Amino acid sequence: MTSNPDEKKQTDSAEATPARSNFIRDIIDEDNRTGKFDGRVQTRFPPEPNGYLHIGHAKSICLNFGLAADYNGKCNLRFDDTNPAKEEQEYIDAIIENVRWLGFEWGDKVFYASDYFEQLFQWAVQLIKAGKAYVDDLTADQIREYRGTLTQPGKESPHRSRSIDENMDLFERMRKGEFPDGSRVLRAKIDMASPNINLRDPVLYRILHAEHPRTRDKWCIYPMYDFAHGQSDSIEGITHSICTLEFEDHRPLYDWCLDQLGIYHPKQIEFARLNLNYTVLSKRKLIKLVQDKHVRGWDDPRMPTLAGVRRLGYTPEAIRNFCDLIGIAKSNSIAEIGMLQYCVRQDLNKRAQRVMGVLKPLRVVITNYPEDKVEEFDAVNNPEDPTMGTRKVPFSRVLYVEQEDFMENPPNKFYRLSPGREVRLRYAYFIKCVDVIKDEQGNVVELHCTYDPETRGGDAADGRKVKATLHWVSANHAQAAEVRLYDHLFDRANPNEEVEDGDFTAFINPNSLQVLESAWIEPSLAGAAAGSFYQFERLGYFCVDPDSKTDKLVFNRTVSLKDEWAKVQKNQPS
RNA sequence: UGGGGAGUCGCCAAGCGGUAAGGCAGCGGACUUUGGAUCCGCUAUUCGUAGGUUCGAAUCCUACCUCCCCAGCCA
Repeated sequence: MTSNPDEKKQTDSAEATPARSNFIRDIIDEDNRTGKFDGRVQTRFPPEPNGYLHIGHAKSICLNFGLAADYNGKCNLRFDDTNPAKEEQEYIDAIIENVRWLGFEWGDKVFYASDYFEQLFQWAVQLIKAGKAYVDDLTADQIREYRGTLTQPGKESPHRSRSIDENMDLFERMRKGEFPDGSRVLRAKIDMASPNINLRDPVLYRILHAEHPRTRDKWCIYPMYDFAHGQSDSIEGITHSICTLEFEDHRPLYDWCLDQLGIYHPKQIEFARLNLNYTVLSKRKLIKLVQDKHVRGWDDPRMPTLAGVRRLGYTPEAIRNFCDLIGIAKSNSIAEIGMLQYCVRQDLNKRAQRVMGVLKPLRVVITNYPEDKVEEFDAVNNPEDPTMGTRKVPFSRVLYVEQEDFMENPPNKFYRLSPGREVRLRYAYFIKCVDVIKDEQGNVVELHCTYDPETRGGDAADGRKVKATLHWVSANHAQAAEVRLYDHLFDRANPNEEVEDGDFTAFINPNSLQVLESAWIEPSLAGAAAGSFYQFERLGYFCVDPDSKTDKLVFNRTVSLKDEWAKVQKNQPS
C-alpha cells in the first residue's frame, strides 16, 4: 500500500489498450472460469456461399477470428453449403479470397457443412429410430397451414404417427431419389403447440434434385440449416457458436438436436448484425443491385461488399479498426458511414504517399517566368512518415491548378486565389493573380499570374505570409488521368425504410458516380500499379483502378480529406 | 392480447448496488508550405416512462411504453 498514485497513473497509461469489453467476452471469461470447455475457445465463421461478403460480414469475421486470437484458440472458416439451389463455386472462391484479404488465417483446412452430409444423414436416422423424426407427405402449403399462426397453435400432421420402419423406408428412398422435389420432407417430432414456431415439428431434410457445387449429384436430399449448423459445430468442437440476433429463436432447436443426439454441445450466442446508413447490407438487396445493373458488379466501388470497398481503396487495417470501434452488443443499431470513413482516413494518413493531382484543371500562365525554363522542387512524400523520403516535382511557366481554388469574387473566408491575391504553390513559389482570361460565355478559362523569385521553395525572404497553399501540376509534364468520384449509393440515410410505393432502389443516388475524364497528375505517378494508393494533397485519398491503361491511369477517390472550407460554405452561405 | 430480444449523448458503446468510460460527429482555440494531420478545451445532474426496495439504483422489483425478430421444403 505504498504505491504512489502518480506512478499508478503512468503505469496505466503505458499499458496497451485492452480489448474492449463486451458481453460475449464476459461469457467466454465465465466459461473459462468454470472450466465449461476446459478453457478452450473455438469459433467459426460460417458464410453461405450464395453471394459476396460485405462490410457486415467483416464485423462477424473480426469478431470470430479476433476472439480466437485473443483467447489463444482457433477459428474455422466453414461454408454453410446446405442449399445447392442458391450456392455457387464463384461465391466460395470470392469468400475465401475476401477473408484472406481482410487479414485472417485458418490453417490449411477450409471446412464445409457438405463434408458432413453422410454423418448428418446417419444422425437423422438416429432420430427416426428414436421416434423423434418422421417423414411427412404434406405439401409445403399444407405444412404451412398445419403450422398454425403466431397466436394459434398448429395441428399435427396425419403422418406424424407413422411407424419407425415406415419412416426408415421412406427416408432411405428419399435419399435414393425415388421421390420428386417437394413431395416429402423429414420433420422433427417436437411440439405442434409450441409458442416458439421453430419447434412446431421443423423440417430437417428436403428433397432437392440440384447439383451441389461440391458434392455434385451425390445427394438429392439436403439438411436444413437447423439440422446442419449445430451438428457441424459439434463435429468441429466449436465452443462458442456466434450468430446474429434472428437466430435467437432457433437456439432451443439448436439445443434440442444436440441433446437428442447426445453429442458434444457448443454454446450458441447471438449478437446484433451491423447496419450502416446510406447503404444496404442484405444479400438479397445487393444481389438485386448487381443483377439489375444498378452497379457495375459485385466489386463496384460503390458497393459495401468487401470486393467493392477494396476496389474503392479501403484497407483491411481500416476495416478491422472500424469493426473494433463499433463494438459488439445485442441492440439493433445503424452505424454512421462517417465512422468507417474516419477509420480509412486515419489509416491512409499514416501510409499514403502524398502527390499532386488536379481534378478540374484551370490553366495558369506565369507571365514573368521564362518560356523554356524548368525547375524541379523537392516534395515530401509523407509528412507523417519521414522514412518515405522525397521526390522531385517539375515546375514550368504553364501550370494547372484546381478550378475551385480560384474565385473572381471571393466571399469572406475564401483564402485561395482571386484577382490581385497572392498564394503559395506548394513547394514552389508565391504567385499573384494579375489577369483573368474568359471565353465568349464569360467562363474563366485561364489565369495570368506573376511569381516572386524571392519565394523559391515556398517561403518569402521578407517573411510575408500567405493564407493559402495550392496544389498544382506543370502542364508540359503532367500525365493525363481519369478520376472517378463516388458518393453514397443511396441518398436516404436509411434506404431500408419501407415505403408505400416502390422498393429500395427508388432511393438510389443518381449522382453516386462522377467521372472526371481530364484530370492531370504529377509525372511521378506514371506507371503506378492497380491498387496502389495515394493522397492527392488537399483533395483526398485515391487508388489506382484496374481499369487503368498504361497511357491513362484511372483513379478512384477512396475518401476525401476533411474539408474545412466546405464546412464554412455550408454553415454560412453567402 | 403467442414466443424471443432490445431500449445509456446526434451515431456506436462501457457500466453488473456506491453516485454516468471511451470513440465518431459537433463546437471553440493553438499550430500549420495539405482550410489535411497534430494539439488543447467544451458537449448526458442523467440512463424509454411511472412507481417501489435501499443510506445509496442506469444497475434490484413491479407495471407500462417503444422498437426489432419468428408463421421458407432460405440461412
